[in-house]
Amino acid sequence: MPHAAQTLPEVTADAIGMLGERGYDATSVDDLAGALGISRSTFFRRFGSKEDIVFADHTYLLDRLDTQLEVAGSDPLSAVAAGAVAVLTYHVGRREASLLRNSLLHSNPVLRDRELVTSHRYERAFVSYLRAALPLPPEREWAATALAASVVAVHNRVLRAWLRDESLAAADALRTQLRELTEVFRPMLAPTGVGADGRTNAAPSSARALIAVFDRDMHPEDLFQHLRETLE
Amino acid sequence: MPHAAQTLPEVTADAIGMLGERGYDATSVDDLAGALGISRSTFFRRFGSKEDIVFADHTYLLDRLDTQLEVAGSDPLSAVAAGAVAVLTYHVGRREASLLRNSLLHSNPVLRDRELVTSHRYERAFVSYLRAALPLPPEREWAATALAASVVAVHNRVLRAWLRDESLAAADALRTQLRELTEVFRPMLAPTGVGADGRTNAAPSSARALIAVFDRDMHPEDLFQHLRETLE
DNA sequence: ACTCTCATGAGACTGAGTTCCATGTCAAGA
DNA sequence: TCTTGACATGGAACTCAGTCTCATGAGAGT
Repeated sequence: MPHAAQTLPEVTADAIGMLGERGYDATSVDDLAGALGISRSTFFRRFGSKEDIVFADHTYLLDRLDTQLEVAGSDPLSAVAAGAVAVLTYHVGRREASLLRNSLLHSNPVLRDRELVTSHRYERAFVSYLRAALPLPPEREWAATALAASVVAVHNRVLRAWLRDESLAAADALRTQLRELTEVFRPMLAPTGVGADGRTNAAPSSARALIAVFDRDMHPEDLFQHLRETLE
Repeated sequence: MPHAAQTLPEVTADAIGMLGERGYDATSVDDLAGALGISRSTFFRRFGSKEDIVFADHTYLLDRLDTQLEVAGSDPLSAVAAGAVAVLTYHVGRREASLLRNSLLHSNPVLRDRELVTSHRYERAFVSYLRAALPLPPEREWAATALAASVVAVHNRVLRAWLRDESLAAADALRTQLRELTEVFRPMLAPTGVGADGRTNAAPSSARALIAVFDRDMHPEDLFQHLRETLE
């Protein structure tokens, strides 16, 4: 049934549907190509591999994320959060297709693994953006890595929850969690200064009030040391 | 050259060496099996797949990590950090093999992807441990996910750095970074309370001094709102 | 009409992984 | 000693993804 003009998303949706119905392993590339009205050769030229057709829109999303980050505003941490929310919003706007792909993923370990690889690409996008946008001293660069990994993990968690329960206000939930998350990291990613746990991180110069929480059982001498470092 | 009795690590090291010398793709399973003195059938029965032989010790490490977490002490965050350090230490103790595997990974995208999948298994181990060990309210469970992802990402970063530069005191560096990281997350993973940025997270009951950093350009009304939430 | 380019199709080929069957080994039990 | 059964191995055929090469055919530009 070769349709004359189909957009790429439509084509991949058809293919994913077929893979879902008949099973991933039980559907050969010949079947897919036949159903799409193209030859085996053309299938590989177009989509690269059998797996790729399942993750076709991730490459689109990654491109979109890159450009979104490029034109982002002044606050890199907010930009990262906004990028993750945008990715989630894309999925939320296509529940049908997202569910289909999700059930496909759960039916096949190879695809699940591939999903992990894909989500790591987002992590890399965030890391390279953060490292470019934040002037971090070398001893703090790990925090950009950590934040990027956290953001992706939290995104994936919310996405999975929304796939299970449509009534979840996924974008809002993610926004909230990422706001908290980025604020937790902000002291580590600010130029210099001292933070909530007495560790050096936030820039006092940009503060109008300095407040920190110390554990009740912290040794006084440790506390003094932190204060000294903070106020010097 | 079938050696009579070799431990599994030795066998895999031989195989990895062969894959490294002749190239991963250029070495067929027949070659590997032949060099190992076993048949093709036995190769697949023993190792599962060609890839698996490269990542054989990861399954060992994951098992070790699980048991280490099971017997961990009182502070889950420290336990997670210690677990990650232990994994790193394993690699650091076998620089030869680690470098070999690393160069193999860099020669082949399929293996790199597989590495990502493997490291996600560590993430899952940490998450399930944290969720079991920490009594978290549902609206804070994302923080366990975020911490686990961060820990793994930071570990991998340090490991890569050490692979590039032997002189790096990798374990110490990781310990330091994870200490900072876990402390950053601690307020989010503590039972209740209010934190450094005026957001609700740390428990005031466990604080002897409350200090927080606010942006200079934060609207006063927002600041008051945070203080209200903090102090109520 | 000619040619250059490019997308497609067709078929052969490689190699991973699976499946099935035959064989050898070792140990328990007669 | 012979037998039986569990088990690890080897061997061979098979499936299928992915690659490569070559032929065809359809424009586009001259």
